[in-house]
Amino acid sequence: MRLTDFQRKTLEDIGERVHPRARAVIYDAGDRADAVFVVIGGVLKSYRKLPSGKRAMSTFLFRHDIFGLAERGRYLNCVQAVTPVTLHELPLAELIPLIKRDARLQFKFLMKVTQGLREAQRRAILIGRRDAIGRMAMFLIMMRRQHRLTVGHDWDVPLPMSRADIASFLNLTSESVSRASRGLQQRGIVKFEKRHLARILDPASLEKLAAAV
Amino acid sequence: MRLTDFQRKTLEDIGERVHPRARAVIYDAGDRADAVFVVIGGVLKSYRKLPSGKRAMSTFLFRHDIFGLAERGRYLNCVQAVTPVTLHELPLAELIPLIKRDARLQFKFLMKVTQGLREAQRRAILIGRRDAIGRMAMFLIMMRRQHRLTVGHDWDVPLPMSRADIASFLNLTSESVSRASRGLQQRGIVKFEKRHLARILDPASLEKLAAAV
DNA sequence: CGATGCATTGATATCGGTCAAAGATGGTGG
DNA sequence: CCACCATCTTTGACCGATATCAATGCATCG
Repeated sequence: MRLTDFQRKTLEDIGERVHPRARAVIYDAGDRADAVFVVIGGVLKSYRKLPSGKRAMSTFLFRHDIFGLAERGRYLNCVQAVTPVTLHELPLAELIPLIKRDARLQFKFLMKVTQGLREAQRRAILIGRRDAIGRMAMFLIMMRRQHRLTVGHDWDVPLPMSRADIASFLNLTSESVSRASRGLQQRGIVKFEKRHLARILDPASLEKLAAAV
Repeated sequence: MRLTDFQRKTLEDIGERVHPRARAVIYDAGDRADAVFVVIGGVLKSYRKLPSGKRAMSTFLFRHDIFGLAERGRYLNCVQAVTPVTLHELPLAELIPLIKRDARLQFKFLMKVTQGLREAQRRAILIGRRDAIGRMAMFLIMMRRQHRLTVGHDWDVPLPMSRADIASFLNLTSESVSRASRGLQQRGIVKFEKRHLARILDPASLEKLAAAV
């Protein structure tokens, strides 16, 4: 599931690196979709604007994630940088012909999208939970896993996004996120060192809470 | 986004048609994944077994949907027929080499999986809603749309699945589904002719309820 | 014509949302 | 360097919607 050096080279040829700053909007729903993006570094959020004006978080995006899959030439979600990010921007005009020629390369994309699909299914289950604290536990585990993949250790987990973003992702209010965090901390499972840094003290209990669906 | 005749032929060559009866389990989570399926007719449900033993519906599957995407050679979900179904079973051992040769054909799969991803995102939003009646409205609209695609009209919408399945899909209890249904009927928006048949009397109101996120 | 599973209905409790306010935090400019 | 302001976060009180529990009603199939 890794790109070969040659594939990496090929993709770099048709794309360019971009470095949006934190809070930059990469694209907005309804924009003409003319590129797909690969996350090189940093964190982004993808959300949808609901008829009522509220925002429904779709997902957070991390290193190696791809985004920008469109419907009928238009983006459906909005994507915004949470931290400063580095992206690889692949213009569709070049990417599509390329993967229609190179089935091996396309296959990597197919795998990636499949992963994304599973991720979305998992999130649907997460959101389905009734208890705020369990959802928060799942989120922390997810973030820990993500962090471990990039950094290697997993005790100090950075949470670059705001509580409101977390709330949106978990389908809670930021008040509930706050209360759930407090709950976890009072039970000695997690210590919130700073706003954007959680230390997991009792991974076993955390897993147990997360699994208690 | 349609298969060419040639592509259809190619796929039919490597696969075979199967006809599981209602309630048949197509595969179970953890089974060795050795085929992908395309729905020719009928309705299926895909769900995941949670640690607690509860079942979390992933999605319903209709004509033209594909399923059986695996992770590390194992299926993650369970898939079960709701009605008698006709499936096209594509053994991975033949499908993978084929789409690694035929980029055009693979591209159809890529599009399909992308659609599935979007569908999962939409469902995540559906589930995030707080109001039972709105979720039920969204479900009915979804079923109506599905039915229109296959049959052409959309006033009498069949609901082949049980209330429990619907509840699971909407992340409600079957009691709440019942109450929401009654609510819709009392407002004159939908008439439940029989258990498995809904007549939509006031589509506009239904849309309005569904959109009121 | 039972009988079993599915669906409906009702009463109550629980948990998160909402509203309101106080408390941190971080960035800016004097 | 510090004070101040805007924004984000936490906390509390209360309310409402859905889950839960329990019982009845209804079909569908031997």
